[in-house]
Amino acid sequence: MKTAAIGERERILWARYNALLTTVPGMIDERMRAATGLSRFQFMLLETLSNDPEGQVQLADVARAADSSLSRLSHAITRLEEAGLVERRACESDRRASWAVLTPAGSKAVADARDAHAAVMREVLLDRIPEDRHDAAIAFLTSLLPDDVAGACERVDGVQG
Amino acid sequence: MKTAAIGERERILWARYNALLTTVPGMIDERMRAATGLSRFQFMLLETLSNDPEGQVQLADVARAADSSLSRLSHAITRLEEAGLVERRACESDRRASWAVLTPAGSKAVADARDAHAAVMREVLLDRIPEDRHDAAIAFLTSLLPDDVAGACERVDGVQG
DNA sequence: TCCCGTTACTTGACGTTTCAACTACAACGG
DNA sequence: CCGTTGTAGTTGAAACGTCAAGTAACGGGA
Repeated sequence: MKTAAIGERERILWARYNALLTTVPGMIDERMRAATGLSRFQFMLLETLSNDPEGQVQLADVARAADSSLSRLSHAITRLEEAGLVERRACESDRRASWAVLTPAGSKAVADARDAHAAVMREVLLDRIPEDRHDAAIAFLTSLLPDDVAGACERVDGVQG
Repeated sequence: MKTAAIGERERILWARYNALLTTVPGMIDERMRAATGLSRFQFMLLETLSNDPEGQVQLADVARAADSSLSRLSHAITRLEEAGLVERRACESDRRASWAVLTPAGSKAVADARDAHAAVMREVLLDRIPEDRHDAAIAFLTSLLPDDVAGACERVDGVQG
């Protein structure tokens, strides 16, 4: 166990990382909510539904896509249902499963939110990194991900860290 | 408003950033809790108290140091009090204020947690970045912070982004 | 066919964070 | 000294996530 003491530079590095992890998610959520009424998580769910060619996705698949527990998803879908943006629909072929489907209001909500979402992406990330460093940034961020997550990412979009 | 469409590379960059922000904080918390029984936030609070030369800090100052709302802090301190790690103490000079002080059990808890905390720091961050890139990483992370936070960080530890 | 392990959820309780009040004190200007 | 404004802190309810438990159905193998 090479337990070298942690130096000043390392302390600062950690402090910056910590600051990033504690402030940025809240900031993104705040901005999204202000502009669209949807949290980052809710937007992700609605996007998953609206991106599907079938227009209906099994809850378990949504959960995997959003890297969320099934329980969390179930609660979240319930709330989106109460908000009138999503409906549950029974699945004939496998009666354990159920589909989630966007309502018309839900479709409109995602469509309306897309621009705001893109603006947030630019504000908090893309505009802060010069374009010629984007590849380096991808590599750096990937190296910080838990190994299994990094692997999953790369499989999904066919890019090596 | 240069609203260039968002390309494939930018989508991937965002996805990685998103993955980082959604998975890493939970992972750190999990590891910390398993090793020490304290969340990252609780550890930060106890550390703030234990680092103070006076040994007692005003709640509002702790809140600022931890970048937390006063309400969140108040609840958190209440729980730490119930756990016997912290005590509130009245402030004579300004009777709106109150101090938080570590109990002996609290001091022991932070002391015991420090090694585990350092190990987590290494595992999730330091060991993943070659030493000669630490400066670059600091600069990169700083560029992603909200401007006011970045400013505050740099003022605190006297390092330019 | 019956059981057994797995998968797909749902639900309720609980802990934490946030939000909106509210109390209390301080500091300042007139 | 009074009113106003700002700061310090508490509190209770609501929102959200997690955890543990439960239900129901699928998919084998004996």
